[in-house]
Amino acid sequence: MPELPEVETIRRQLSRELPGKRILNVQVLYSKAIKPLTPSRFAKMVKGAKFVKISRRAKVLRLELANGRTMLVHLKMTGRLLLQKRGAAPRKETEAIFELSGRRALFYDDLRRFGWIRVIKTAELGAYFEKQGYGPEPLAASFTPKTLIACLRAHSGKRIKPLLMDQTCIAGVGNIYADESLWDAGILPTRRVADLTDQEIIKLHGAVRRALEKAIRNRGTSADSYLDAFGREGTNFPRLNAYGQAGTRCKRGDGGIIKKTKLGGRGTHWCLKHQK
DNA sequence: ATGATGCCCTGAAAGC
DNA sequence: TGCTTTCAGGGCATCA
Repeated sequence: MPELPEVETIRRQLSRELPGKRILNVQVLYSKAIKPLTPSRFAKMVKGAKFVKISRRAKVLRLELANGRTMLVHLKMTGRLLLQKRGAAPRKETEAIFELSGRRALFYDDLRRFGWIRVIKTAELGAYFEKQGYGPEPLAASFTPKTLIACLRAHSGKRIKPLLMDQTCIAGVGNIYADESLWDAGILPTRRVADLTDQEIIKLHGAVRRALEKAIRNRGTSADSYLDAFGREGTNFPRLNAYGQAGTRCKRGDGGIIKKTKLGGRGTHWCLKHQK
């Protein structure tokens, strides 16, 4: 599932490929993906425009166009943005095709159809993200241990893992990297924030960053269906320590077994030995 | 306000 | 074998 590292990987790839390219034509094959716009209104807003800049906030990709509009894309669970040859055939899960100047097309695929594309005026971007209330970007220099302590302490009654996934606390962390960060920091996912010491939160701060940076270096985790913009799997999955490791021996070599249960409706993995 | 649950979706895997 | 059920889950709506 595309979380910060996967979306960031796609952003970096599209940043090298899209700016300067023009959208020659748009086909919408699944109109729910662009709600509340209709396919014809959507096409009218983006057709003929050039890409200017590709950026990311939380798990949302921002494709800025030269016509004063920006496409926002959320890939949710199974969304993909794929650079294809122009004229390539749509698949069953293809929801939109952007034919580009040059030889390529940008495909938006989404097997489970949870993701979406929205078009907003670039001038309204700030207000939009303000309203979403996203927390700090965990890889930004301004995200310090102090920032994390303050944001966690504001929700002291909550369990740490669901809070890590709360986008208003830290932006971009999802299920995989929440489990990975807690494994690294040696903290049980069920711990109440009020019970965490400042030292533990400082440790967690480093762990979150390490987990995300490592995944970006590996071009993301292909646990389910994630592919990068060139249709390649990321190489981070075999390097995970907790997520998807149920029943295996802890890679820390402490003799612990990775256990799996549900927490807040999400599959949650942790080491019985070293996470406390 | 907060926490729990349901919903959107599809295909793979498990269960019977 | 073949049908049914469960599971994967981000983010939002709904309800206690």
